[in-house]
Amino acid sequence: MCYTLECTDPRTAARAGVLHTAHGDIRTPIFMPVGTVGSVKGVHFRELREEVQAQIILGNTYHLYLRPGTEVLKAAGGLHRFIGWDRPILTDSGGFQVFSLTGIRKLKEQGCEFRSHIDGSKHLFTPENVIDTQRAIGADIMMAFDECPPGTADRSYARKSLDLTHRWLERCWRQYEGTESLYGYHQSLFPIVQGCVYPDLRRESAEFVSRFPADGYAIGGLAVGEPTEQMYEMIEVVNAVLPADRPRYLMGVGTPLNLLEAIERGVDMFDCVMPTRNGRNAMLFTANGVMNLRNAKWATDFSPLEAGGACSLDEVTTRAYLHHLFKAGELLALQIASIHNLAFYLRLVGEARKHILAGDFVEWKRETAERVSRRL
RNA sequence: GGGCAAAUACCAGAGUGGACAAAUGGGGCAGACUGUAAAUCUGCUGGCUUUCGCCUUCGGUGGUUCGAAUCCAUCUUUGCCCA
Repeated sequence: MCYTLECTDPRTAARAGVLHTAHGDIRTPIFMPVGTVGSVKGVHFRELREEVQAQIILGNTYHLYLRPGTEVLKAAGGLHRFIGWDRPILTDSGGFQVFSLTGIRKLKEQGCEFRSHIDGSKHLFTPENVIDTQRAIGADIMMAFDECPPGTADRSYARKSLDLTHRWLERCWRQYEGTESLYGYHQSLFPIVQGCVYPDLRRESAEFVSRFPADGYAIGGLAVGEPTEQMYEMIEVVNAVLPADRPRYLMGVGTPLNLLEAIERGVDMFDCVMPTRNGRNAMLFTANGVMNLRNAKWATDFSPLEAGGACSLDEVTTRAYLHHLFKAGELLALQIASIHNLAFYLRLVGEARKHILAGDFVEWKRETAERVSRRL
């Protein structure tokens, strides 16, 4: 895998580039829809390609390991073939589950012991077997196994956690180098920067991970409860250190505004459940702000979902109709909202890219950031 | 014509002398959601008040009682049964 940095905005740290993978090119900045269990909830792959125009999607090691399991994935010839998606796939390592499954997991030096949220059975994730599982999945981009501490972690915990994440990274990397792809194409491994909200820890972590000759680097442990301004500050600190000729992936972020602010600070890749999860909960993102389609005020609004929106559904679906579908509990509501939101996110990063290349990113971003954060 | 049962908030439906402005569902109105244990979760849902509290409610009317959604009488309506 290689990355072509096409352009850096002269007035900000924003960049545009192309990431070349075995399953095709990814034009950055990019947003990656989350498909945890091998499915972007509510969105068929056809729509993901044609309406959303997704260039890469996510899977999750923890979830895919539990179900369908590595044996099925291997027998299928990897996740791409199993699900019928021939564009790139990135898998999260299960590091986020170390954070989100607090209560049914136990953290040790060796790894993390989980209780399955499905049947309560015990499983041990280690840096080594997490790489093995991602080999079985066949992800184009594999993620290192990390601990993602909550945004409220104090300094001494952050220190301890960071050291563990770094030790785990060394083990991940060793396993990565000692194994090969099962399906005959290159897989990358992205290390993850941690360090909570402490600039010196973040800097140290960025320096540490940069020593690994990776195809790209991730920034983790943000948008987990810390103030947004601190998140932006951490991104700046980290991106000042990370190699400029490699893509930077801000994990799990975020709102449309978060994306714009992070792009301005030199982030190239994003993923977030927000467009799909919030979409299923009736929240629609549009160029002019967010709407809660469950609200009574849309009941007789027969205007299109979003005039000039990013997907074909936007013109033919009225707000009143989508409101009705949500009130009626129809599955179609979840599908339309998810497709709309994802298409909006993909267009947002696509526009950012266009304006970075055109040289007017600053002006475009200023105007877009204001409009996108409104509440309709 | 006779007998029996029932009428509770937007709907359904608990409650059968004080802890009842009244359980629980549903519906309605809002809010939350950031590497998905999430088609989930939270709050409100008689009126006034920021809270305390006050006021008006359990088919209608009239009683019993210190006190009634709860007991009595009667009327109205509905359902079932017998003619």
